[in-house]
Amino acid sequence: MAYHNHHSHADCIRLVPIFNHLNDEQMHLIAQSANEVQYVKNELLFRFGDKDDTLYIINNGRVRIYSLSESGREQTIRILHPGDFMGEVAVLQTEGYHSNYAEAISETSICRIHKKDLDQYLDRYPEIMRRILSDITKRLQLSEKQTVQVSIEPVEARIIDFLSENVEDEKNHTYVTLPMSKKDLATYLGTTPETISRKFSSLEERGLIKRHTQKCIEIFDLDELLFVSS
Amino acid sequence: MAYHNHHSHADCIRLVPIFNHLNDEQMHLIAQSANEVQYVKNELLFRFGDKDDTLYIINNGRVRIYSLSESGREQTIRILHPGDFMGEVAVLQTEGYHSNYAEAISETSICRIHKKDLDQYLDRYPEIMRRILSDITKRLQLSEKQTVQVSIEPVEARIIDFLSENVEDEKNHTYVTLPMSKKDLATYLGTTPETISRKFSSLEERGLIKRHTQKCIEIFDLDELLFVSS
DNA sequence: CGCCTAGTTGAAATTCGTCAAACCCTGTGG
DNA sequence: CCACAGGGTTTGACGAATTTCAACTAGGCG
Repeated sequence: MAYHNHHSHADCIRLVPIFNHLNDEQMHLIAQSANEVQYVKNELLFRFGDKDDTLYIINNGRVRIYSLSESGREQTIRILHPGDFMGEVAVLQTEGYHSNYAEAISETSICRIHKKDLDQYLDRYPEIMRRILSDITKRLQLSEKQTVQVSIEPVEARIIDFLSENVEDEKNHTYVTLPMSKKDLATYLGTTPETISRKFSSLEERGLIKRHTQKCIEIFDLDELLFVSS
Repeated sequence: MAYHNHHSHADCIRLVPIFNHLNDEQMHLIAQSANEVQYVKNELLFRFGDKDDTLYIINNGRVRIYSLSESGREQTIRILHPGDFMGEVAVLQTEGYHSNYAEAISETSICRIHKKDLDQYLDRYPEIMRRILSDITKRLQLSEKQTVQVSIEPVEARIIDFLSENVEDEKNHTYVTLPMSKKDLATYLGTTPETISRKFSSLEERGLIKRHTQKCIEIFDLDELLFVSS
């Protein structure tokens, strides 16, 4: 169960790009009106249709935003990391309702700020609004890209694209550490675990990748992989 | 070819929700720094990768924003109508590049405002930024919805959903006037013209709709239609 | 009136999801 | 330390939905 902590949250505020340009005094002021909440793994922060008027800031852990279709299939929309915020819909519109589900995918601590408090800060420090706007604009771009991918790229190209965005290099080996289970990856890429699994097998058979463990995949030739996908 | 008109554009500014809360004098000031450009049907306003630092406001006509996949397939992202704006990516980030294509789908006149001018107005009238933020937030919601639909709802459900969002009522007849060609509708719904055509035929055979002209479709029972799609 | 593009229809091919079974990894409790 | 349970993962077989290719038709504009 979520538990509330009413101690100092300056860390939380200091962490967030939308606030971290403020000076200590200003941040302290904002921290006053934030309250911290803890969630355990798999706990829901809110669900579709919930009425809410708070801004959520991730302090620690990770949160998954997803949506459900009529038929019950999930589409993961994004994963939030420490410093990210959400709930802007609720905050910017009077009478805001959540349009998605949010779930903690690990032990997570977040800060909540109520609309009425945030509104004051927005008036007093216009830079905050500028930064929120900048963040949301970036997300809009990402979301539009995701739409295009899910709609017109075949699954294999989506997987390759995802891999290429998560490569890490280590002493002439290129590999990817999957940041989530294949089950969740499937809902993120708009497909099913089975299809993900099959595509990985196919890529491995063709000598393009090698699966070391469930989460760690070696890529033999990234350029060739990207070439294959187009 | 686009031609420039340097006369008064107060109309243009007055039209736009992000500015229309200002008084006459303020709007006049902004209109000073806007310049009007005309485009003919099918003319490109900008393309992916173009560097740009202007905000575009639709004065008249319609503009289609779309994206191209590796394989050359198009995905229509949205259609802009008079009063809508675009180019926020360019305006909010220094060094902004367009991430999509924009095409006039009818004779279109737009107003352009340069970043350096807009920035002044944003500082002077914070309400403008609030409204831009509100608009972009709504678009983000729509974009996320589009992602989910395209990825997990079958084509028929997407079509029905689209129809239901575009119904007009007129003396106990419910009908829809398609705001774009079926070709473009197909790229909007993430499918092909052939599939769109087949689904419409199927819906007509089942007595749910009737095609009067290419653009005008009568809906016999909206509730039943929505029921069928779930 | 005729051309050109958009739209329609059919048949074949393909991708992908579903269902089912087997496997494997991890953590738990004996 | 091992056995077991349970979820995630893999693989196969199958079928449904959709795309592709091709041919044909219809509507709009010169």
